[in-house]
Amino acid sequence: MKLSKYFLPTLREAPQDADNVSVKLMFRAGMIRKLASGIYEWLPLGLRVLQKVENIVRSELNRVDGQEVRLPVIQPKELWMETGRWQIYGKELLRLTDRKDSEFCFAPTAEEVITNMVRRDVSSYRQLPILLYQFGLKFRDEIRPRYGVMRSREFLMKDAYSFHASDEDAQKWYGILYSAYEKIFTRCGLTFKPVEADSGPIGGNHSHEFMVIADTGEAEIALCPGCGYAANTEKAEVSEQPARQADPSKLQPVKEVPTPGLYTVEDVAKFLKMNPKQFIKTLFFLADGEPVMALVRGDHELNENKLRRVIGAANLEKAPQHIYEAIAGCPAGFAGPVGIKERYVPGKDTRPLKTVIADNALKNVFNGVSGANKNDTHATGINLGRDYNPDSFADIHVAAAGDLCPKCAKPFGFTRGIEVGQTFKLGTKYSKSLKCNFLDEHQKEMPMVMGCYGIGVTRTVAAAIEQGHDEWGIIWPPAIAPFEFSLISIESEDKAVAEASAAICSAIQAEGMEALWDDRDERPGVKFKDADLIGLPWRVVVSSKTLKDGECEFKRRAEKTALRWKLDEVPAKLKELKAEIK
RNA sequence: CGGGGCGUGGCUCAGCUGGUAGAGCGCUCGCUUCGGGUGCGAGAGAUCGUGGGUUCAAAUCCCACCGCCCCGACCA
Repeated sequence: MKLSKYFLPTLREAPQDADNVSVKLMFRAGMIRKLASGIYEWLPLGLRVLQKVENIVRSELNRVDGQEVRLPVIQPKELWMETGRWQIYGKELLRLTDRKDSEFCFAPTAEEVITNMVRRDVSSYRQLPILLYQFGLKFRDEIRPRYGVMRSREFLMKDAYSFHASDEDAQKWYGILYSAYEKIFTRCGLTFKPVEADSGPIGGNHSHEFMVIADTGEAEIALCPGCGYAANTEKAEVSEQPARQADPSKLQPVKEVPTPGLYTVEDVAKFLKMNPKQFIKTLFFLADGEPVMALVRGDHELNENKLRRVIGAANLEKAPQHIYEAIAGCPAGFAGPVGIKERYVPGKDTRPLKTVIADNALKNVFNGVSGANKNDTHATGINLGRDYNPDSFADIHVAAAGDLCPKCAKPFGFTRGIEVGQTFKLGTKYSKSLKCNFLDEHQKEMPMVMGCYGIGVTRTVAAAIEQGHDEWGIIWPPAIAPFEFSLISIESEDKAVAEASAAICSAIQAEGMEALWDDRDERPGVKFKDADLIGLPWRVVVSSKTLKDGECEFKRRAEKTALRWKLDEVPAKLKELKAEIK
């Protein structure tokens, strides 16, 4: 491809609203442009990368007998009503109305549609298992889109769904897809880690996220250096710390202290000159409408997923301010566990506390600090057993520094990652609600067992850049680079240079690879800067300077030094490079 | 939804104590230069986010709306 005719508008400076490295580089390298908040255009260079990733995904899924389909992006409300997600999904689901006032949504995912398709035309165990997948635009109306195409509203996702006659078969296929995912991301040249993930309120019972390791990732991963356990901190279980015995002589009495206007743990800790680990954080939730109190250590963050699971609630939301007032008799920042159940006044606009659940870590907090259930007041010297008694203890905090691995009790290490794929074992959640049944060999009607597997294709591209760049620009892994070569002609109007360049370009094509040939009438500096920015893996420079020795110059994007190639050994060198792409 | 910030050529930004719009980059043309964003000259390109108001006069002051960004809440 001749650069002089290629639609590749590079920029010296990134737009002001580009908020992380990969978007800045994608803008500057002419891969994407923004049309609206969270909505992007993909220019030719960007699309080529997207297609490279797509092809790798496609080939690995086809290898495990996946069959590609294409599903509608506009989906009727009725199907979403059948699974109940029309109500559950909330504002993230973009809803549309047609001229006849029929309601639709723009697909955020496709479980409903695919399950509907399968239930219509698959009815026998003889037709199972089946693995269907598609590449499709998805739209999720994120509250706050950010980081360019890493968290956009419209994005390209590969979604795959498998249907099975038995749970064992679904489990076996989960493993097959898991391995396929490992191959896919390995082939893309990414450093990644599959981690255990929470399947969320509408997911199934088993899930992994594939994380591209990057400091800028939004997800935090807990890793055990001992046994290799790895999980999203939102999912990671923690072992209980060994219990310590309180020294009875050191136990203080409960004492109230005024803390006017200070309601965060951080502020109160600073004010009282105490460690946040001494604090008992008090939070109220509504679990299916019933008020619930959760206690975690001051330096810990409550994990709503864990809490929901412990309570066994379908729906869990933070309690509004008036619930705090009604139960604790004070604003949110001053509620505490001491005597909390006795404070409830019947007739207020809420029911009494259903249960009080404390995090395991609180067993080792002595002389704790918490709200005194009185405005502008905290209490110190709070001790478990003597001053408060939770109904139960559980692991309900987000795994953090100092926590121990659930498998081998070694302290966790932490790293950050970008979630580029997720696998779910769905079970029969959707097949039951959508009545996607089959007849087994005993003529018994059974719901199919399902799995679903997603890859954020657009996000994978951004993640690759996040992982591969330097101060000058992108450094593509060869397998997903938009072109393999930057071919730079210095003084492209020079006849000998033009001819030699054309010959090398053909030689590259002859190997089934492609070059982006910078034939523009530009100064060398401009061409080198653009080449570094675009970041193709290999660069060949043709100039009269080297041509007079019968040579051209070769340089890898990731390396500093350039080599000389004899013109007649170019085809052989290209063959060697081609072998590297695998 | 709460708090903060910003909307001026394609991009980055100046002008904002009111007087009818500027720079750099990019683009076009000419010359120059040719191994790390050459130099010079000439040019094209802007309803100053939208609507209303104040005023002889509004990019500039006031009001409303829209859009965008950041922090948080939210979400899996």
